[in-house]
Amino acid sequence: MARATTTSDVFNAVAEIRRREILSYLAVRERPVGDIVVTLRLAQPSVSKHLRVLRDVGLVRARREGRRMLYRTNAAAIRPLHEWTETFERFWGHQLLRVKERAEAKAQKFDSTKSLHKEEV
Amino acid sequence: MARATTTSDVFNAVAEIRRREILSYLAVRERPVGDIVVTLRLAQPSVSKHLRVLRDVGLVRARREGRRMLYRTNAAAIRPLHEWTETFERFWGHQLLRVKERAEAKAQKFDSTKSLHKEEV
DNA sequence: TTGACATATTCCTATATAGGAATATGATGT
DNA sequence: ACATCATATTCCTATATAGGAATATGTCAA
Repeated sequence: MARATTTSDVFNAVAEIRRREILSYLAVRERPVGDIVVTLRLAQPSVSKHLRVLRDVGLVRARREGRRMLYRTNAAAIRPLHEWTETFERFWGHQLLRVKERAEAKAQKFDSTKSLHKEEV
Repeated sequence: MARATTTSDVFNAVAEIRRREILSYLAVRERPVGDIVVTLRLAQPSVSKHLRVLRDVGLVRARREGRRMLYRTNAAAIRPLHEWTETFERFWGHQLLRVKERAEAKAQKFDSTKSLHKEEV
Protein backbone atom coordinates (compact mmCIF):
# COMPACT_ATOMS: atom_id res chain seq x y z
CA MET A 1 0.00 0.00 0.00
CA ALA A 2 1.17 3.53 -0.65
CA ARG A 3 0.90 6.51 1.63
CA ALA A 4 -2.52 7.88 2.49
CA THR A 5 -3.87 10.56 0.19
CA THR A 6 -2.99 14.16 0.96
CA THR A 7 -6.70 14.81 1.06
CA SER A 8 -7.49 11.96 3.41
CA ASP A 9 -7.27 14.15 6.50
CA VAL A 10 -5.83 17.35 7.93
CA PHE A 11 -2.67 15.62 9.10
CA ASN A 12 -1.77 14.53 5.60
CA ALA A 13 -2.76 17.85 4.09
CA VAL A 14 -0.46 19.91 6.32
CA ALA A 15 2.44 17.52 5.91
CA GLU A 16 3.54 19.58 2.93
CA ILE A 17 5.44 22.68 3.95
CA ARG A 18 4.11 24.80 1.10
CA ARG A 19 0.60 24.14 2.23
CA ARG A 20 1.48 25.15 5.76
CA GLU A 21 2.93 28.39 4.43
CA ILE A 22 -0.20 29.02 2.41
CA LEU A 23 -2.35 28.40 5.46
CA SER A 24 -0.37 30.87 7.53
CA TYR A 25 -0.57 33.43 4.79
CA LEU A 26 -4.31 33.05 4.36
CA ALA A 27 -5.03 33.02 8.08
CA VAL A 28 -4.83 36.78 8.48
CA ARG A 29 -7.21 37.62 5.69
CA GLU A 30 -8.49 36.34 2.39
CA ARG A 31 -6.26 36.68 -0.64
CA PRO A 32 -6.45 36.00 -4.35
CA VAL A 33 -4.33 33.20 -5.82
CA GLY A 34 -2.03 35.68 -7.51
CA ASP A 35 -0.98 37.14 -4.18
CA ILE A 36 0.07 33.74 -2.95
CA VAL A 37 2.05 33.17 -6.12
CA VAL A 38 3.91 36.44 -5.70
CA THR A 39 4.42 36.37 -1.94
CA LEU A 40 5.41 32.76 -1.55
CA ARG A 41 7.17 32.62 -4.92
CA LEU A 42 5.49 29.51 -6.19
CA ALA A 43 4.33 28.57 -9.66
CA GLN A 44 0.69 29.39 -10.24
CA PRO A 45 -0.40 25.84 -11.10
CA SER A 46 1.37 24.62 -8.01
CA VAL A 47 -0.57 27.04 -5.84
CA SER A 48 -3.86 26.06 -7.42
CA LYS A 49 -3.12 22.41 -6.76
CA HIS A 50 -2.21 23.02 -3.15
CA LEU A 51 -5.33 25.08 -2.67
CA ARG A 52 -7.34 22.24 -4.11
CA VAL A 53 -5.97 19.89 -1.50
CA LEU A 54 -6.52 22.36 1.33
CA ARG A 55 -10.03 22.99 0.13
CA ASP A 56 -10.86 19.31 -0.09
CA VAL A 57 -10.08 18.84 3.58
CA GLY A 58 -11.81 22.06 4.60
CA LEU A 59 -8.66 23.94 5.58
CA VAL A 60 -9.49 26.84 3.27
CA ARG A 61 -12.65 28.41 1.96
CA ALA A 62 -12.98 30.10 -1.41
CA ARG A 63 -15.24 32.60 -3.07
CA ARG A 64 -15.12 34.16 -6.48
CA GLU A 65 -14.80 37.88 -6.98
CA GLY A 66 -14.82 38.72 -10.63
CA ARG A 67 -11.95 37.01 -12.33
CA ARG A 68 -10.27 36.26 -9.07
CA MET A 69 -10.76 33.60 -6.48
CA LEU A 70 -10.34 34.70 -2.90
CA TYR A 71 -9.15 32.14 -0.43
CA ARG A 72 -9.00 32.25 3.33
CA THR A 73 -7.89 29.82 5.97
CA ASN A 74 -10.58 28.04 7.93
CA ALA A 75 -8.73 27.97 11.22
CA ALA A 76 -11.33 25.78 12.88
CA ALA A 77 -10.22 22.90 10.68
CA ILE A 78 -6.82 23.02 12.34
CA ARG A 79 -8.27 22.38 15.78
CA PRO A 80 -8.19 18.57 15.54
CA LEU A 81 -4.46 18.83 14.98
CA HIS A 82 -4.09 21.20 17.89
CA GLU A 83 -6.11 18.98 20.15
CA TRP A 84 -4.12 15.93 19.23
CA THR A 85 -0.85 17.62 20.08
CA GLU A 86 -2.40 18.87 23.29
CA THR A 87 -2.83 15.35 24.58
CA PHE A 88 0.97 15.22 24.84
CA GLU A 89 1.27 18.50 26.65
CA ARG A 90 1.30 16.97 30.10
CA PHE A 91 4.21 14.75 29.09
CA TRP A 92 6.53 17.41 27.84
CA GLY A 93 5.40 19.44 30.83
CA HIS A 94 7.29 17.00 33.02
CA GLN A 95 10.38 17.47 30.99
CA LEU A 96 10.08 21.23 31.14
CA LEU A 97 9.80 20.97 34.87
CA ARG A 98 12.99 18.93 34.94
CA VAL A 99 14.74 21.50 32.81
CA LYS A 100 13.58 24.20 35.16
CA GLU A 101 14.72 22.25 38.18
CA ARG A 102 18.11 21.67 36.69
CA ALA A 103 18.39 25.33 35.83
CA GLU A 104 17.58 26.23 39.43
CA ALA A 105 20.02 23.66 40.77
CA LYS A 106 22.67 25.08 38.55
CA ALA A 107 21.86 28.60 39.65
CA GLN A 108 22.15 27.56 43.27
CA LYS A 109 25.49 25.93 42.63
CA PHE A 110 26.55 29.11 40.91
CA ASP A 111 25.60 31.14 43.97
CA SER A 112 27.36 28.89 46.42
CA THR A 113 30.63 28.92 44.54
CA LYS A 114 30.34 32.54 43.50
CA SER A 115 32.00 31.46 40.31
CA LEU A 116 31.87 33.79 37.36
CA HIS A 117 33.23 31.46 34.73
CA LYS A 118 31.26 31.25 31.53
CA GLU A 119 31.74 27.49 31.51
CA GLU A 120 29.42 27.26 34.47
CA VAL A 121 26.57 28.50 32.34
CA MET B 1 8.95 15.71 -7.50
CA ALA B 2 7.34 13.27 -5.12
CA ARG B 3 6.15 13.87 -1.61
CA ALA B 4 8.65 14.72 1.10
CA THR B 5 10.08 11.82 3.03
CA THR B 6 8.21 10.61 6.10
CA THR B 7 11.42 11.22 8.01
CA SER B 8 11.92 14.74 6.70
CA ASP B 9 10.15 16.31 9.66
CA VAL B 10 7.62 15.74 12.43
CA PHE B 11 4.72 16.84 10.26
CA ASN B 12 5.40 14.15 7.70
CA ALA B 13 6.08 11.54 10.33
CA VAL B 14 2.76 11.99 12.11
CA ALA B 15 0.79 12.09 8.88
CA GLU B 16 0.38 8.34 9.15
CA ILE B 17 -2.39 7.35 11.51
CA ARG B 18 -0.65 4.20 12.74
CA ARG B 19 2.30 6.27 13.84
CA ARG B 20 0.03 8.63 15.72
CA GLU B 21 -1.53 5.67 17.47
CA ILE B 22 1.88 4.34 18.38
CA LEU B 23 2.90 7.72 19.74
CA SER B 24 -0.19 7.91 21.93
CA TYR B 25 0.40 4.40 23.18
CA LEU B 26 4.04 5.05 24.01
CA ALA B 27 3.39 8.42 25.61
CA VAL B 28 2.24 6.99 28.92
CA ARG B 29 5.19 4.72 29.46
CA GLU B 30 7.82 2.78 27.58
CA ARG B 31 6.80 -0.48 25.97
CA PRO B 32 8.43 -3.30 24.06
CA VAL B 33 7.64 -3.73 20.38
CA GLY B 34 5.60 -6.85 21.07
CA ASP B 35 3.15 -4.90 23.18
CA ILE B 36 2.49 -2.51 20.34
CA VAL B 37 1.94 -5.41 17.97
CA VAL B 38 -0.62 -6.98 20.28
CA THR B 39 -2.39 -3.84 21.43
CA LEU B 40 -2.62 -2.04 18.12
CA ARG B 41 -3.01 -5.26 16.15
CA LEU B 42 -0.35 -4.53 13.59
CA ALA B 43 2.14 -6.82 11.92
CA GLN B 44 5.47 -6.88 13.70
CA PRO B 45 7.56 -5.73 10.70
CA SER B 46 5.12 -2.90 10.19
CA VAL B 47 5.58 -1.74 13.76
CA SER B 48 9.35 -1.90 13.49
CA LYS B 49 9.25 0.19 10.34
CA HIS B 50 6.99 2.80 11.87
CA LEU B 51 9.21 2.94 14.94
CA ARG B 52 12.18 3.49 12.68
CA VAL B 53 10.54 6.51 11.14
CA LEU B 54 9.48 7.90 14.50
CA ARG B 55 12.95 7.36 15.85
CA ASP B 56 14.61 9.07 12.91
CA VAL B 57 12.70 12.27 13.59
CA GLY B 58 13.19 12.02 17.35
CA LEU B 59 9.58 11.30 18.20
CA VAL B 60 10.50 8.15 20.12
CA ARG B 61 13.51 7.01 22.08
CA ALA B 62 14.61 3.41 22.42
CA ARG B 63 16.70 1.34 24.76
CA ARG B 64 17.46 -2.32 24.80
CA GLU B 65 16.52 -4.54 27.72
CA GLY B 66 17.66 -8.07 27.09
CA ARG B 67 16.04 -9.37 23.97
CA ARG B 68 13.51 -6.62 23.91
CA MET B 69 13.63 -3.04 22.75
CA LEU B 70 11.74 -0.58 24.88
CA TYR B 71 10.33 2.46 23.17
CA ARG B 72 8.85 5.60 24.61
CA THR B 73 7.44 8.74 23.11
CA ASN B 74 9.59 11.82 23.27
CA ALA B 75 6.75 14.28 23.78
CA ALA B 76 9.01 17.29 23.44
CA ALA B 77 9.42 16.50 19.76
CA ILE B 78 5.72 17.12 19.27
CA ARG B 79 5.97 20.69 20.50
CA PRO B 80 6.81 22.23 17.10
CA LEU B 81 3.56 20.81 15.83
CA HIS B 82 1.69 22.13 18.83
CA GLU B 83 3.21 25.54 18.45
CA TRP B 84 2.40 25.73 14.78
CA THR B 85 -1.25 24.93 15.38
CA GLU B 86 -1.27 27.43 18.21
CA THR B 87 -0.57 30.29 15.83
CA PHE B 88 -4.07 29.72 14.48
CA GLU B 89 -5.72 29.68 17.85
CA ARG B 90 -6.63 33.35 17.82
CA PHE B 91 -8.42 32.86 14.52
CA TRP B 92 -10.69 30.04 15.52
CA GLY B 93 -11.20 31.89 18.79
CA HIS B 94 -13.16 34.49 16.85
CA GLN B 95 -15.35 31.85 15.35
CA LEU B 96 -15.99 30.22 18.70
CA LEU B 97 -17.08 33.55 20.04
CA ARG B 98 -19.51 33.86 17.17
CA VAL B 99 -20.85 30.38 17.81
CA LYS B 100 -21.32 31.24 21.45
CA GLU B 101 -23.11 34.46 20.60
CA ARG B 102 -25.42 32.70 18.23
CA ALA B 103 -26.13 30.06 20.83
CA GLU B 104 -27.05 32.76 23.32
CA ALA B 105 -29.21 34.56 20.79
CA LYS B 106 -31.00 31.32 20.06
CA ALA B 107 -31.46 30.61 23.76
CA GLN B 108 -33.02 34.03 24.23
CA LYS B 109 -35.36 33.47 21.31
CA PHE B 110 -36.25 30.14 22.85
CA ASP B 111 -37.10 31.85 26.14
CA SER B 112 -39.18 34.57 24.57
CA THR B 113 -41.29 32.16 22.54
CA LYS B 114 -41.45 29.53 25.26
CA SER B 115 -41.42 27.02 22.44
CA LEU B 116 -40.70 23.43 23.28
CA HIS B 117 -40.33 22.07 19.78
CA LYS B 118 -37.27 19.98 19.15
CA GLU B 119 -36.75 21.77 15.85
CA GLU B 120 -35.76 24.87 17.73
CA VAL B 121 -32.73 23.11 19.12
C1' DT C 1 -16.58 38.16 -30.69
C1' DT C 2 -12.10 38.87 -29.47
C1' DG C 3 -8.28 39.65 -26.44
C1' DA C 4 -6.36 39.85 -22.01
C1' DC C 5 -6.25 38.45 -17.45
C1' DA C 6 -6.86 34.95 -13.53
C1' DT C 7 -7.15 30.48 -12.10
C1' DA C 8 -7.75 25.44 -12.74
C1' DT C 9 -6.80 21.10 -14.85
C1' DT C 10 -4.34 17.65 -17.50
C1' DC C 11 -0.30 15.11 -18.81
C1' DC C 12 4.14 13.56 -17.68
C1' DT C 13 7.80 11.58 -14.65
C1' DA C 14 10.82 10.62 -10.73
C1' DT C 15 10.28 9.32 -6.16
C1' DA C 16 8.76 7.53 -1.75
C1' DT C 17 6.08 5.09 0.49
C1' DA C 18 3.11 1.00 3.37
C1' DG C 19 2.12 -3.52 3.73
C1' DG C 20 3.05 -8.52 3.07
C1' DA C 21 6.41 -12.21 2.84
C1' DA C 22 10.72 -13.81 3.72
C1' DT C 23 14.85 -13.36 5.94
C1' DA C 24 18.50 -11.35 8.86
C1' DT C 25 20.28 -9.82 13.28
C1' DG C 26 20.54 -9.96 18.29
C1' DA C 27 20.13 -11.86 22.90
C1' DT C 28 19.24 -15.65 26.15
C1' DG C 29 19.38 -20.17 28.17
C1' DT C 30 21.03 -24.86 27.90
C1' DA D 1 27.03 -24.51 19.33
C1' DC D 2 22.09 -24.52 19.11
C1' DA D 3 17.28 -23.61 19.50
C1' DT D 4 14.22 -20.00 20.63
C1' DC D 5 12.40 -15.66 21.38
C1' DA D 6 12.30 -10.57 19.94
C1' DT D 7 13.04 -7.23 16.71
C1' DA D 8 14.91 -5.30 12.36
C1' DT D 9 15.76 -5.33 7.51
C1' DT D 10 15.22 -6.55 2.69
C1' DC D 11 12.57 -7.39 -1.39
C1' DC D 12 8.48 -6.69 -3.88
C1' DT D 13 4.54 -3.97 -5.75
C1' DA D 14 0.60 -0.86 -6.17
C1' DT D 15 -0.25 3.78 -5.41
C1' DA D 16 -0.04 8.73 -4.78
C1' DT D 17 2.21 12.39 -5.09
C1' DA D 18 4.74 17.42 -6.47
C1' DG D 19 6.50 20.04 -9.88
C1' DG D 20 7.02 21.58 -14.74
C1' DA D 21 4.89 22.34 -19.18
C1' DA D 22 1.02 22.87 -21.76
C1' DT D 23 -3.64 23.68 -22.02
C1' DA D 24 -8.41 24.48 -20.50
C1' DT D 25 -11.92 27.20 -18.17
C1' DG D 26 -13.91 31.41 -16.54
C1' DT D 27 -14.55 36.47 -16.36
C1' DC D 28 -14.39 41.08 -17.87
C1' DA D 29 -13.95 44.96 -21.18
C1' DA D 30 -14.12 46.99 -25.61
